Amino acid sequence: MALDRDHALRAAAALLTRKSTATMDEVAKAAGISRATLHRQFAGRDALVRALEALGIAECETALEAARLDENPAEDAVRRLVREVEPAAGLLAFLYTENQLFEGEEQHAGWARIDDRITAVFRRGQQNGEFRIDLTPAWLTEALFGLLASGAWMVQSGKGAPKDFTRMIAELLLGGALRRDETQREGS
Amino acid sequence: MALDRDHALRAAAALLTRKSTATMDEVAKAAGISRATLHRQFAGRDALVRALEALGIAECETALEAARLDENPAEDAVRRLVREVEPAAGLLAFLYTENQLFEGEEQHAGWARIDDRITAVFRRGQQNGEFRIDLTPAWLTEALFGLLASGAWMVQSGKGAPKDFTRMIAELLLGGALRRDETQREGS
DNA sequence: CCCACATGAGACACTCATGTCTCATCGCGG
DNA sequence: CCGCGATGAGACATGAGTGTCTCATGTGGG
Repeated sequence: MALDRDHALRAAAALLTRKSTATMDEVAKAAGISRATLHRQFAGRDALVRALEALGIAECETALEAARLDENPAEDAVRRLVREVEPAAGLLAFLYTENQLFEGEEQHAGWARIDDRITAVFRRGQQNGEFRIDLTPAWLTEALFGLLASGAWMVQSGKGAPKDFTRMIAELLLGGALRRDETQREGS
Repeated sequence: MALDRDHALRAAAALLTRKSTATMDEVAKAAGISRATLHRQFAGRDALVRALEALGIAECETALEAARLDENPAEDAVRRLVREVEPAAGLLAFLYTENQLFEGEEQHAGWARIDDRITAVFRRGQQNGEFRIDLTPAWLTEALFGLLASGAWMVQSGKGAPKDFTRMIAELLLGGALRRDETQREGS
């Protein structure tokens, strides 16, 4: 049963990532179950989205662990983070825009914790002297999520290749568009 | 009448920017007119969104003109572009996510033209030697829109100050998070 | 073999936004 | 002063999505 629930959750994630307005009918069909069963596993659309949010948070935290954010240099930590979080980017993009709708309600505490951990890497990088100090850690964190969403959409619309995903995001976030005269790290 | 329509359009833009799911009732109330009148000006919600799209495209093109994208250096052109497009960022963020929903339908041709012009700047910057060549112009363009949306949301949620908006986006897009040893341009 | 339980299919009521309509009112020009 | 046009208010039908319910089926364990 728990397995069925997880299966339905994954299917919902995959579908809603592509079509954020999909109905419960469509989600059920995508999961290969009936709408009734879907309703037995998730009280309603709202509960489903909440569950997806929890899934997204969990995957984010897994990625945070795998990225070993506390190891130096911070630059490499950020690269690892982008790489590890890539599989969840589509789901995150969905949740990211979904969150724009939660007007009054405060967001899930999990996001705050994730935000804090990512913000901390950027702050450490600044204190290290690795990162410039005129871009706030909060903005860098927000920009990371924005770029993840942009990248996910770009891949989805076929305007970009999935294999470039990680590099494009990490390189832009860290290095920017301007060419660096000093020879920096090349490619992967 | 045309003035009324424009007034309603602006009000709708302002509201939908904040709450993308606002109903026709709410839009009408925000514009200070009745739902009936709103319907007389825009055949339906769809027509309203289309009109907003046209408005967004128009504002984008105005910004493109004001940014004088064809002047060198490309770096400054991009900075001007970010500055000029800033007032429209909220509307663009709305349209950006709205476009994710248009599954089958091809997008407005205006976007393609705007995309082309922005892409061209990045390409020119690469040929100039100003920009690195391992980030595709298409990705840089997409990233610009993504960062604009992130910035707009950040300002809206109060997590960032509006006055930093332009700098944060332009600096990240162009320079990235890494510190540059060589002394570059400072501040504005 | 039989029963319990999960499932699928579908009916049903309800909510909500939309689109259309009518009608009274108001303002402005002839 | 009269009438026209635009507007606001509201009723109404419609459609979509949701949530709840019932019932038949089928499958697996006792």
